[in-house]
Amino acid sequence: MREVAALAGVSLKTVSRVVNREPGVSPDVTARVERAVTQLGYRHNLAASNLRRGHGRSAMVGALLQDVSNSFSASLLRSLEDAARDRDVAIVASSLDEEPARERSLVEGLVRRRVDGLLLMPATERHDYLADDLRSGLPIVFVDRRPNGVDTDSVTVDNAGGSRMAVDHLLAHGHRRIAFLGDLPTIQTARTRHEGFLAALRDAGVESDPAVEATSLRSPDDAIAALTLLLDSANPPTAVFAARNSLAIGAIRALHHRGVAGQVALVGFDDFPLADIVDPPLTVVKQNVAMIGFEVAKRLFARIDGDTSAPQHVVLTPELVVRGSGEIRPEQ
Amino acid sequence: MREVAALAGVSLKTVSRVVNREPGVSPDVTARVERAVTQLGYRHNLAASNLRRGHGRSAMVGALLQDVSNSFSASLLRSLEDAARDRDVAIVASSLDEEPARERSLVEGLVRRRVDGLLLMPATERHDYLADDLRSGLPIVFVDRRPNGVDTDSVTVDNAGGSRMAVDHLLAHGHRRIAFLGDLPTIQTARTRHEGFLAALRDAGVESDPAVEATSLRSPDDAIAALTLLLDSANPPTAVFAARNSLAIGAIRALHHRGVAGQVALVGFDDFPLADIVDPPLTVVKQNVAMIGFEVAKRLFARIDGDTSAPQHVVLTPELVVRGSGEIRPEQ
DNA sequence: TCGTCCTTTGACAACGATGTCACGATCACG
DNA sequence: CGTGATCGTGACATCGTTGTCAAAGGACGA
Repeated sequence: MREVAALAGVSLKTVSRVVNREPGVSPDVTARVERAVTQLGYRHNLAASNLRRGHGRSAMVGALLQDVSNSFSASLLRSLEDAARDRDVAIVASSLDEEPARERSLVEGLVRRRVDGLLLMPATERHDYLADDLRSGLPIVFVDRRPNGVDTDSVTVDNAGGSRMAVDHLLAHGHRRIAFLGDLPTIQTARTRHEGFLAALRDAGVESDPAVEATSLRSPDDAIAALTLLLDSANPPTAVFAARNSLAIGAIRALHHRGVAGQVALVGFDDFPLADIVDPPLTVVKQNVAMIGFEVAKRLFARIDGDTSAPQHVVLTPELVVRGSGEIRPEQ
Repeated sequence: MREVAALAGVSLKTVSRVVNREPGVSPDVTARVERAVTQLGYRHNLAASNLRRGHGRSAMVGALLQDVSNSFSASLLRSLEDAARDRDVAIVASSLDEEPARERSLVEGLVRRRVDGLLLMPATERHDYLADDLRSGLPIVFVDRRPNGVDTDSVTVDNAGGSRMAVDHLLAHGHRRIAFLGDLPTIQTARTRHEGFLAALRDAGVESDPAVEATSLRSPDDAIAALTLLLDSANPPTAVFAARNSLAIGAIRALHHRGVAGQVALVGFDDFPLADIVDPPLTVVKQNVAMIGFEVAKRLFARIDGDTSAPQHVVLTPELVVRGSGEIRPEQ
């Protein structure tokens, strides 16, 4: 900038004015400065500008997701991006992979970078460690999981209710022995879905059997292994509830491997792009990701714009999408 | 920081030393400063630090992808992230949606933010506009598409060769009337795949027919519409080559709608997570996304670390994955 | 006792930019 | 022609840090 000023024969401040399109600079000076800018290839430095100007504003928001390469996280990221675009806010995205330590260090990194806000799909169980940052005014919106130990905005779906829908659907089709495939019980969402599963059975007067419940499944392969074991057991389930999309995918594979794809009912939690053309088409409890993303972005930017009302907890209701796999009846 | 210094009764510089773990500070002073830091909730400001220190380094890299919510882009992003994590480099991610104007403005934004490097899956046709930034030392690695008008690193797959594999495979199974579904011809990748398709037919002495070639398809729905039209025509194709994964998905849907899912052969370009359990399982030309991501990250960080050798153009060879849909023979 | 060296600490300028204010020139008006 | 308002421009301090250099104090040997 110094060089531009020298080349154009003006002061630093005048270059600043031209670069920021401030009014009150004569046309010929503006032209001279602009010529110097292009000639020298000068680029405005946003970091320095923000340092001087805003009190800590960086025009960036952080997005800490479970895994940016899974479709749920990626879609959320995309929704946030669409909302951020209009405001020229950049998004710093990272994956947590359910690792609490990583969440802590990434939050720390984003705070050091002075992001204007944070979208968090937490991997940690307790969130007290965020209290200082929240108190100092950093907007944080939780997504998919509720904050625990601090109070701040969240957007979640009714996971227990969703599980209930799935189970009720299977019960209505005559199933009494329903397998459960779930993720780590330390993950809030996974736990709630399991609880919903158990509650639905209990309310229907059906006895649950831990023998057909597999948890701590992290990947499709885990689900394949677990379900294969169940199918080969003496008293196999007639239906399966897979409480996460990647587990449903594993379940589909396992059913195919065992050649019972059309005979054992399957309902998944969380839709995914091709669920309608797998064989048989997968019945799922669907979370409206676009809606979640929209709500998250709305809350986050409202806070950034100074909304200081009490924290809101938006809970969206999932929806059962009937496609075929969940309507298979048990063999007589 | 000023407040911390005051509370601890030391100078600014000493606080700086403690915060940066510089040697030569006595233990009791260190302790006093650290107490003040936690007491005041002081957070180190990376932007200011980088401003003073590095000559423009920001510990961020930009990733401009086609669409962070599609599986190809998302996986690339994830690979980059894994490489960046060790170095405490943050990733600023954005989607271009094949809009040249957006590419330009986002690049501008990232340059203003002084990112240390750029991963670019370009939406523009010519890239001369990057010359200034490249000359001034900004590392840019192109992915999926080659730079045009400037010379800088790139990692691509052999798209023409991939198309050829697909077509040869279909020809070998007896097909002579093969439909082509492709994206906008303005997209380099899409164009090259189409050229590979035509070349493979020509080399086999099979006459191509523009009547069964549909381009400028942007979405699965476009592919459904186009393929449905072809299937309903007087002389329908016996096989389909869908030159992008979302178009293959549309094709599968169209084949199902028309009830010919097991009768018309289909090969897709680019694998996706569930291609093995759709009905029939989809034969694809697969790009090894993890490998692409790995190569991109390697190039980018090598440049950031000062590698000034001549630009490299890594071309990876795709691979035909046979699953069933591509091995259907034409009806007699 | 004095000079020297080492350790620990602080004063100051600078990174790249902008808000504040003041200055000189121009202009309209009575 | 003097006065005050208006316009265009620049000097300077400052945002939050850190590199440089020097100073204070103690340890040690001669």
